[in-house]
Amino acid sequence: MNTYKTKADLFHILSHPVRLQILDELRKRQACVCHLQAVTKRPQAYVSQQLKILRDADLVIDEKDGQNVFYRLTCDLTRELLKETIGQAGGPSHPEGCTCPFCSQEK
Amino acid sequence: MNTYKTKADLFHILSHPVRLQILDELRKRQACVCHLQAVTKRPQAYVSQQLKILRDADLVIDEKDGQNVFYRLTCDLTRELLKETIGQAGGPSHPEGCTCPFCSQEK
DNA sequence: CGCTTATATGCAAAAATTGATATATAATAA
DNA sequence: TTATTATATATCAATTTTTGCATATAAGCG
Repeated sequence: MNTYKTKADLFHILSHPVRLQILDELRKRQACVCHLQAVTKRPQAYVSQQLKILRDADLVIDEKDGQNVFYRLTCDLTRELLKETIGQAGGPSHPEGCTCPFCSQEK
Repeated sequence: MNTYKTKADLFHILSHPVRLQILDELRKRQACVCHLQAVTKRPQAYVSQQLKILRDADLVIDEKDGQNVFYRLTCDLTRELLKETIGQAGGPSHPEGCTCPFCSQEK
């Protein structure tokens, strides 16, 4: 179905600062939960909750690798909407205190 | 300011089926409240309240003409976002039972 | 076990929705 | 002209529903 409700639901997912920040970060590259924790400076449970919402809406997909779970964007529409509102995606970030594979390796 | 909060607030305005429908209709051409009432099939007070929200967010602007108040879109970003999600704007609609100037004249 | 991630529960705050009422303009009768 | 009625729109108040976020706990992997 392609109702206004459906479209509104998508916008609803995006209408949250932390979810938006998470999506913006994932737009740069995939990331594990602890990385997103460091980026958003929020408790782990909180980040996981938001990720569940994004997962349920099929905006992100998760893939387990050892003890880490990596998330990435699934949908091009999301990228377009982020581009329209936030602008071009930035480069990978290395937030203070993140010990994820990417951050340890590249810093 | 250009924080995630600011962007999220915009998405929040859009995250509502009736507001979305109103914006989609205004994208075709300006419209008075009674027209939007007929299009959305909602009580007048309800439509007015949604219009107030859209006004406060500077997404629409109102102009009084006699007893009618005409609303139109103000913002190009809104048009872009609607286009990305809903697609191209359709032609003017003439909902059943609307007695607004446009609908009376053209039908 | 320690580390990372996911889920469950609770509650205050905010938002959606509905109903009643107020205001302003126009049309019409006296 | 004034008084009255109808129409269009806005605002207020009350209620229900949803969200945001914290705390506690569970589950899976090395």
